[in-house]
Amino acid sequence: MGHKPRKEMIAETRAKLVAAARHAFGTVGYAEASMDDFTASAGLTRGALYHHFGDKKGLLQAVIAEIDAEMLARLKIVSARADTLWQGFVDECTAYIEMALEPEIQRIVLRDGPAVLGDPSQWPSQNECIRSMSENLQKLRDEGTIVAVDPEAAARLISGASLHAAQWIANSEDPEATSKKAVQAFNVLLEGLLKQSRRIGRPQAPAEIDKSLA
Amino acid sequence: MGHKPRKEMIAETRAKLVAAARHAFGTVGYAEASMDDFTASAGLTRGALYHHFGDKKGLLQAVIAEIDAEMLARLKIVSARADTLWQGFVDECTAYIEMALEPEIQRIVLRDGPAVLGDPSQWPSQNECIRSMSENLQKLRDEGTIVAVDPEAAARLISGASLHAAQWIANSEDPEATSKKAVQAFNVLLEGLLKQSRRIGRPQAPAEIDKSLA
DNA sequence: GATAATGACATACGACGCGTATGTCAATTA
DNA sequence: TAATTGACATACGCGTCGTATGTCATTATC
Repeated sequence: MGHKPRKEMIAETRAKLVAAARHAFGTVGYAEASMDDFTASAGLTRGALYHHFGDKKGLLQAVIAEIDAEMLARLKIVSARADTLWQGFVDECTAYIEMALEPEIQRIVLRDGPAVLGDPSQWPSQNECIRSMSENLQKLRDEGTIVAVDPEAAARLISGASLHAAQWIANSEDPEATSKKAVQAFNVLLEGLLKQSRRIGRPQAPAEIDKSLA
Repeated sequence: MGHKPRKEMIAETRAKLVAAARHAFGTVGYAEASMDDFTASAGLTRGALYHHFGDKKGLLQAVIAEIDAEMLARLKIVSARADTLWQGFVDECTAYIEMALEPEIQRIVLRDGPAVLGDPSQWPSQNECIRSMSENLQKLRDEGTIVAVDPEAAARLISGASLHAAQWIANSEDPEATSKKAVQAFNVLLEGLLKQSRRIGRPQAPAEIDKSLA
């Protein structure tokens, strides 16, 4: 007993720094988060931070990577348990919007991240979520459910629409009503992807999507 | 002759500050732009800045308001010269993407702005562009071209998709090829808005949209 | 098993940038 | 012409970042 192995101590230090930074970035924002303050809250100093992450931006990258990994895991679960590919895709989009409603994700990933690290489409992590959606769209195209469209392009457009919808919803006066309107409009746009034959007379299921957003 | 009237001098000072800040924000970014530096480049000091704009954020607001006014003016011109409402709407979307390709707009309006001033959907200025799109969608709904959908919701989703598409295009290795893919996918999604009767067998015109993006 | 070397942190220092408080001077107003 | 307003400059203090340096434990070497 007694002391833990070295590797674990180091990993623990890293984790504590990431956790403290994540909390600070998520609440007061990246620019207002004092490195002295949140490293102290983790029982450390900036020395540890610079040793492990190089600088403040490096730490933000680590925080975002952690959040992104969590998002990807959640998306995979959602799409995996759907009955059809199309339903899985729609569910994944819905989950995407739901996640973007969380203040921590909005602040760190959607606002401060792009400002500090540049365009998110260049991040390795964010591309994971996009790639997940792209793969689903590719399969949907292969099975003939949707029209011939570039999967990555569609995925990026849809994720862009989702993210903006989420920010609109989260900051609106009546989030629930806004959510209904956004989801309905979102479904209308997604219908554009479906082939004519499938689209005509096909009952959409906005109610089901809606309840998961409430 | 001789000295200009007082009001003009003051307006000129404000304009010089906004112009200098706009250049600094657009090139090195908001956080890296030193107030001492870019006020000096305008032949002034921070004293003038604090007098007119209160603080650095206030100046960013002024810069964004200026850019947004320009964007709105450009959008109005585009939508006004179209033959049909639907064509005007599509053209406006295209113009939106084109503007979002400009580095200055990407940096100031799309990245630093949200990080410093919060969610853009809360800005008075950004809402002008959205409102312009919303009005067009409202008219399209009234004349029966598109399905029953909340105009503002659709406008926000579409603008979100446009903005992300633009960032994706601007930062891609082959912007031209990426642009083609994005525009094609964008048209597919917009088709979702059209009523079935109009959608079936209706020749789309991606070529025309495409050339304006090249 | 003693010594050297590596690495994980803490401490100390310098520089910069922001905001405010204060000062100055011209232009209006009475 | 005297008083007042307002546009701007100057001066100061404070916080924050990055780096350079120091310390101590762990690991490697013989």
